[in-house]
Amino acid sequence: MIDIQLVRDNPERIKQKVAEKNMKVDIDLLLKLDVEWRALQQEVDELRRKRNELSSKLKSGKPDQNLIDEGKQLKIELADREGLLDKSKAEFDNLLFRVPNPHSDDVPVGNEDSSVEIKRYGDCNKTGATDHLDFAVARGWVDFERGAKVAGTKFYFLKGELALLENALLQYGLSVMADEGFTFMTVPHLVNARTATGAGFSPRSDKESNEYFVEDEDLSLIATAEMPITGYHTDEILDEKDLPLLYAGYSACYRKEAGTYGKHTRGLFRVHQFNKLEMYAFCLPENSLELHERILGIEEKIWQEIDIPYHIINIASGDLGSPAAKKYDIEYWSSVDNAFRELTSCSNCTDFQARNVNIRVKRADGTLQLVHTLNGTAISMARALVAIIEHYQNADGSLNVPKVLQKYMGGKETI
RNA sequence: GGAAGAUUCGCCUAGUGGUCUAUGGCGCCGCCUUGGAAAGGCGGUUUGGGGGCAACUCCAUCGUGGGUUCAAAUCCCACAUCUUCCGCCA
Repeated sequence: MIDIQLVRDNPERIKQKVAEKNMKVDIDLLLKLDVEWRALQQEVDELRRKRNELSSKLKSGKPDQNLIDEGKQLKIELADREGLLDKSKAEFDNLLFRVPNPHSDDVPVGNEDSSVEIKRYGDCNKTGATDHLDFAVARGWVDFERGAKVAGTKFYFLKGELALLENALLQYGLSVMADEGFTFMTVPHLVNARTATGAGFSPRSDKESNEYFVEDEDLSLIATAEMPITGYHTDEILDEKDLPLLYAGYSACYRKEAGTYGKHTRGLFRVHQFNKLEMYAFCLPENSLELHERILGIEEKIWQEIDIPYHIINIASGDLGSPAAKKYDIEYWSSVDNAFRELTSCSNCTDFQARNVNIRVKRADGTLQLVHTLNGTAISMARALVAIIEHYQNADGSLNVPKVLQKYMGGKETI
């Protein structure tokens, strides 16, 4: 969540930022509730002070019936005020939680089409490739029909060499992560509500949610390893000398993707379950801007080494999502769609997630500060396979193996 | 899923209704001592919120949430987590 102090100090700026993010939160109501709950808090504190005073009078000597009666009266009054306070504070908290992280000033303002291209790599004009699904089905590499039989639409089996190629991508990704100083981790695929909402994902009550929830349990299936890793250091005070903490989490990602039919949904591009190697960083506040660029640089290195043409876009405010202050996407050039398609995404969430899950760092001067958190896709397997099939296919139905993956495919140059 | 035990201020730990504004140790910080250090001595050291320029002060915080009571770390209830054992099982 956002620091309420920012809202108190400059409500007009926050209103504008919320509007620019295409979100609706009643900031005036938030400020009204802020005043209200704090006034109630003061009343409650004062009543509690009286109670403490009274009970210390009763500590010694024999019980005084007058004081006991006074205490009983105080207790009734306190219960009444505490009830009002709880209600007011809960209302305030709910509203505060809905305020998004204000985007950085260098984020383009507007909707999706206002996102700004900041770089291109490779040949982004190529056309005429065979669709990845047709190509892969012809080779018996992917089976959506049987996926539907065992789970439902948009579930699939990967088979044979394509499944092995996914494994090769993971091995390659892990070697890059190791070179870059990231600690590899596997993660729980289910997280509790505090962790899910802490990372900025929908609460259970949200019917539009992209997450799957487990019935009768306080658990949701993760949509990304970002969720469990956000919660990894919950309620901890980190040591300044240990930062930045760099983690690479590998997990399956589960997404409902309801209502997205028709938007590049063919084949492996948008599915209910896929595997992803995700980078995640906890760092000092003053270092997050630089680290964001570094994470983007690692993503670029991966796609340059695999050699897929792409461009980088600075995502516009209206398409940012709640927790991100700034986000870069890498979109590869689809030689089937003749358009750019999202491949990776990296966000600077500043202190927004850290405030939710209470992760702080003890600074050299002894003060405590919230850390900043960042996340970025290293390799999202299903989409990576789509891009590789589009760019490495041969007319005879065979597929060249990208050079950096060959050593993880038993040295094969073609499959 | 069942049983027993546990959960206290970074870590370990004392604490069975008012003397807890929570004990002691370790660690950490400051000072004394020293040529310098170690040892030793003295003092400080949970976190969050409110008020105040400040000194300071008020409230909360002993896993979480309820309850009993004038008063709860302490008594009662529920839940969570951990440990051990049983069951099941890759």
